[in-house]
Amino acid sequence: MSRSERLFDLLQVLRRHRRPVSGRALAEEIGVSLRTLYRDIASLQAQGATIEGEAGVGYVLRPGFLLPPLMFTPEEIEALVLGSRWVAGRADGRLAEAARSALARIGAVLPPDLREEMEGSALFIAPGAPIPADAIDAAILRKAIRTENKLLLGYSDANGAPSERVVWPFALAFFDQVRLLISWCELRDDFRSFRTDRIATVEMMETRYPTRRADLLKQWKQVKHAQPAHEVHTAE
Amino acid sequence: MSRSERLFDLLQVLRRHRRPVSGRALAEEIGVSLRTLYRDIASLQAQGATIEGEAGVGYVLRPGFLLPPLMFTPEEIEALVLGSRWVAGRADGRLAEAARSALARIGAVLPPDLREEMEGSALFIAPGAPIPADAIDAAILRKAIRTENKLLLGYSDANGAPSERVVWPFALAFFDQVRLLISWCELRDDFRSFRTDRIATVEMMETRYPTRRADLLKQWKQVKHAQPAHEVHTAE
DNA sequence: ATGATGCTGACGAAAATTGGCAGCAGCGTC
DNA sequence: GACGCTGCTGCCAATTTTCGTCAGCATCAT
Repeated sequence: MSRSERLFDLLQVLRRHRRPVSGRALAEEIGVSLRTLYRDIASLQAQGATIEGEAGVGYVLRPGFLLPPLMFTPEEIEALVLGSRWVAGRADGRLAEAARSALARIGAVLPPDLREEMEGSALFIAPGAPIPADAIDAAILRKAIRTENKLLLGYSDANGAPSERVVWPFALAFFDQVRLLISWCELRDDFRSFRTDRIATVEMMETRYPTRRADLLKQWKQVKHAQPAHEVHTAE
Repeated sequence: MSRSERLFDLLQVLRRHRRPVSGRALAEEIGVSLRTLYRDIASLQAQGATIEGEAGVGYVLRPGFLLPPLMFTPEEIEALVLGSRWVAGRADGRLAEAARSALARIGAVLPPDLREEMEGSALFIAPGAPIPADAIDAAILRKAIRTENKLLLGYSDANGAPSERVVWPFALAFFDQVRLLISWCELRDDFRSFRTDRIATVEMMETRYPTRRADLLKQWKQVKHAQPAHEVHTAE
């Protein structure tokens, strides 16, 4: 039996036992050495499984690794499909793919009638005016926001003047035609927004910024409150 | 990436595409040689996956594979939240509510870390130019599409000329500012699109229309093929 | 017919896997 | 505190698997 099959098996065995099981017992059940079992557990954990091991006790698989069956109303399905189609059509490649992927995961745990609803959904996003393509990989921006890391941006403002700056990114705003990375800018010592299609280069720095993402967002909203919301202001 | 992780990935990629995908495309997407991909497919099949491969066509994953999908990735959560936010902001009230409610259902089965991801998501839909409000309840339109019922519309065209007509609705297209109900129009004996904000009255009729929704859509696409896609054409 | 695609075999180089050992650390019980 | 059980990690050499390439054949759509 190959290692990958064994991992599937191990997952099943863990799901079967609700009580903690010792590594030794698992190793014997699967027919592998204890050392290897520890490595297998580590592999599954690396893939996102929440397997908890306590010394003197054993292993337990906490729920949350596998997606349980879900139930939705037809209208909720329509909403999910439509939203995902918007993302698939208007966001960067990685996120678009993630939208399709999430939908597929949901579809896999749906009862057949709802899955049919999902596949035959008649709500479509019309292809709008072409969206300016990003020169950089927007996935990096999103990741930096998630992890609250600083970014080093190479940016061209509306006049085409280039600049290089360190920013603290905390939000990404999707307009109809444009996406804005909203950040604290160390160069200006103030909040600044950057059109993603004007970002020439981006590098995620190792240092994290000192303020909480949520706090930055709150402060930014207070500052922005007086300004009209639907106009696009970008950095200079 | 280890082989076992790759197999999980491959499964998910297959779930995402519902159309047949060529082995070459899959191999490139996963970053592996074609030969290895064939071996991976064989591995999954050996573990019970019902992956069908036809020469000249590609691969399709039949639903019902015993292995349930894994939990969402953070990126997938971001995509779902962003999509639902778009629907919540741009669709009619009922659908907007359905989007929020679907998200809540998903949140309920999420492990704590992902739920946090969902709640703190930093991807926002910017409030665009105001969208013309509908005079009628768009939920009726969607319901008629789902059940393939005829609709009696009171409509005003671009010049404000009123008309009353029976239509067979089969799709709803969301443009940035406008929503179009796409139908077969009995009055014109042809396909017609109606801006939802120009529909003055709507009544769902008891009779269902004689053609399948999916067939109408297919025919409409063929007819529309020659025309520019991102312009809004509405009924006269 | 032709091209696209699925599928299999062989082979050598590269990489991963495996088990054994040794040691450390946390947990519960005595 | 002592002890046993257990989780967990590092190391290493032998073994196994994996991988890409090449080559060839079969099947399906056009």
